[in-house]
Amino acid sequence: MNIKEAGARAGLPPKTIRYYEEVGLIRPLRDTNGYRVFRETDVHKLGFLGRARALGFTLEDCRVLLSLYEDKSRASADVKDIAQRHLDQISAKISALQDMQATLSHLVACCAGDDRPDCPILTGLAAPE
Amino acid sequence: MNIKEAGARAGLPPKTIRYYEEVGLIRPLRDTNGYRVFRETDVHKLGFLGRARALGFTLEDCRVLLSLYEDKSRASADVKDIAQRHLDQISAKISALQDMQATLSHLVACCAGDDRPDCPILTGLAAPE
DNA sequence: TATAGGGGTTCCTGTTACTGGAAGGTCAAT
DNA sequence: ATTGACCTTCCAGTAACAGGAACCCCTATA
Repeated sequence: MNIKEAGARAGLPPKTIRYYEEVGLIRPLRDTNGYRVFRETDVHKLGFLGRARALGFTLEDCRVLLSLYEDKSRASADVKDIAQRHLDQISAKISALQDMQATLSHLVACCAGDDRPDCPILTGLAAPE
Repeated sequence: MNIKEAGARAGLPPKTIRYYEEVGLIRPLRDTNGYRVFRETDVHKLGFLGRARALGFTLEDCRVLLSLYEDKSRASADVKDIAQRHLDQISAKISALQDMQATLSHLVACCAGDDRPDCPILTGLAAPE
């Protein structure tokens, strides 16, 4: 099948698929006219990549996960390790965002939001505390 | 003062300060030798930018916030608007991350993490559900 | 058979907010 | 005079694509 159908079935835009090939994550065949030809296994890999990306893994993580997926003598510990590290990063990001949220929502709550210039948000940004 | 001291006082690396000048967020003076010269108001602005960035505002938001800060006839509603929109984005990001966290931590909890190949994480990535 | 459309291809640019590094000028102290 | 710590500009790289230009290919229809 061609790139558009492969994309539709894997839930990825053609641009992304071409990019994945460029960075060596997939290797679709080529037709005599130069068109990429996708097999079922290619679509399967694309789906794998799409789901891994949706979970926030970097493409480099995806590369390793994909190679582990195809390595039948893998140790699940290696997979778990990558996933756990990623979970840690997710937690860190959530915390950082929650800190921002707490600070900012406090400032916003204190702001009248009318046509006068006085604004605790700007005051808060102008000086700590 | 020179860029290093300005950076130390505002909590920003010199590289970042040069970048802020390049994109027009600040306009420090120049000494005859070509060195940037920072006044108190410049350091003040840099501090403002640093705190806005720490709250996750984009540089474009920072640009607008800074101009509002200097506009004594501003309406606080304009500031609040920007902040509220940013809060909404923060909430959306937190939700997305929490979804990832929920899915991934479930998979991780199901993975033995030993030297055997069987791995629910990979299985989960290979097929939805 | 000419053409229109809807594919496909490569290549280049732009995105965000910097960071690292090279090549070279400046300044204060020894 | 030299050393070392500053400073300068400019270029490349980062992540993961998206948009668009210029061009090729294939099929169906008038």
